[in-house]
Amino acid sequence: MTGTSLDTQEIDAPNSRPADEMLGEPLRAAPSLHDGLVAALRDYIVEGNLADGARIPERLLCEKFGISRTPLREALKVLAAEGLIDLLPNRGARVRAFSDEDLRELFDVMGGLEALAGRLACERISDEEITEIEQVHHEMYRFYLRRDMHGYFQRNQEIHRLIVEAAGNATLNATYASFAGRIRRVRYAANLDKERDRWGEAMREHEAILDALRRRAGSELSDIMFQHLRNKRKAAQHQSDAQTSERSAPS
Amino acid sequence: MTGTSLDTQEIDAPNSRPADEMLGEPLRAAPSLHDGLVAALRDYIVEGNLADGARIPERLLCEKFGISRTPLREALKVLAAEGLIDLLPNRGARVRAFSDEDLRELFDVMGGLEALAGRLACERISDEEITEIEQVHHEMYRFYLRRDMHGYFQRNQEIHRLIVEAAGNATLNATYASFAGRIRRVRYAANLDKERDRWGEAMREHEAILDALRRRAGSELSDIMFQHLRNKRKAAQHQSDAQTSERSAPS
DNA sequence: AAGCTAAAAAATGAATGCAAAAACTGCGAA
DNA sequence: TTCGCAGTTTTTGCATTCATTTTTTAGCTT
Repeated sequence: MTGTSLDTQEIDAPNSRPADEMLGEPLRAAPSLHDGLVAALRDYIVEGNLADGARIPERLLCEKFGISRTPLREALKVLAAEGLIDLLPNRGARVRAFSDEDLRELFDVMGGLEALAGRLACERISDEEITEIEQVHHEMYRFYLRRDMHGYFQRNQEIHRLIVEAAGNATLNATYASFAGRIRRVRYAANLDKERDRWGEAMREHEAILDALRRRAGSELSDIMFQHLRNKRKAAQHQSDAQTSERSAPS
Repeated sequence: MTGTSLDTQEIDAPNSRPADEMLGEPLRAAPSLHDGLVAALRDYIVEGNLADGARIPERLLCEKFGISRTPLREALKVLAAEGLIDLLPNRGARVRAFSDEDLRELFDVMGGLEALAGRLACERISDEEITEIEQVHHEMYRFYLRRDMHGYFQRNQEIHRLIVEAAGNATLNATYASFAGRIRRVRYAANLDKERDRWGEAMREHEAILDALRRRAGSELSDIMFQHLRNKRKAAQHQSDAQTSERSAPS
């Protein structure tokens, strides 16, 4: 599977916003430069193509992406700043291995960001947006009844994304996306088939979220969102523990 | 003043943690590489040496820091990822100009992070840590009585920093620091001499913060912290407006 | 003189080259 | 066999170089 080399093509593609300055736009963030490479590399790592503490061979990636070392190194620096990889002086880049403590922290920060999103969303969300979220919620509920994990998770994510968007804060949105990216690598593995008990609980929590949102009870929603993430974390942790003990004691 | 060239010396200096891997440490974030350059550049920009939307001349900075373009460009990429500068394809880097909307967003995100910090702090803070914060609070109060703005602000910042630290979440801490850095450039200018009315209010809010902290009322403290930042934002905004109208109508 | 076009100059993005640092290899000693 | 060590190979970090793109400048037309 050398599909990655194709991605390189796509990198240059979205270069298409030349009229920005005409519009009085104060020329915001780089519309798109070869840092599309950053996105490509990020995906490459997030998708788990590289083992956890694995060394990242510049050479190999250069070939894979068809570029020279200079832009690749720039991308690595950015990814390191994002916390996705570790950069060791004279010793190259490694995929960052998240410890349990790191995950605990990440979940809490995500919880804090979602709590904020909920609070802000209550201040400005429109009835239409709420209706949209409710629809996705009902879709999710159907997947829940069918025990369709994949669909369920997808709607779940969607709801959280919609709430963050409803907050109407681009900075928050970007930050949230960044953290979500960091966790995704883990969540990939932790897509609990077991812990189905959590499902019902999560559904109830989501109903509480919708309720608070409808009432525009910002501070209350903030609490619920944080607790929701806390519970998510506990479930993930529980599952992680289970996996570990499975490995150490394979009957 | 060409003192900046001296900074280049200091950059390489703190390279002194070679025994890390011996200690079973999983080799965390780059202990220190020439990305000290990133820190130097960040400071250089934050301190306001470059005008707001000003173009950042690679050439000039290379000379200033005594390095070639390659490492400088790497640093610029990182700073762009942090949101401190804008990178425009083929058109170089510019100091990012924060719009009022950007500031509004930044303040809210800071508020969200501090709300989270307060919540987490309530879960784990020790009586000793609370005592420490109380002490700084009393110092701050003395500066308040003396109308010593500088001392007051310093303690104020210190208290917020202590609360974030008390949260015991390194990820949160790093994120908070990053955002604080982004705002610092603005706060530099917005060090309101006027708006003294805000002082008393802020003092009262800080007392409420301490009270909630003592009672370990996480959710409540979370609310207070967010509102505290909201009020701060409003004060800053008000002042910014005042300055603007002053400029446009200088009677 | 104002406006437009074209050439020159400068700056950017990326590739290559080179010195220094790490990792690896094979050999010999305990 | 295991450990240590010198020599080789690989990799990293940075400087330099090259091709484009942008910006500036000069000249020409109206």
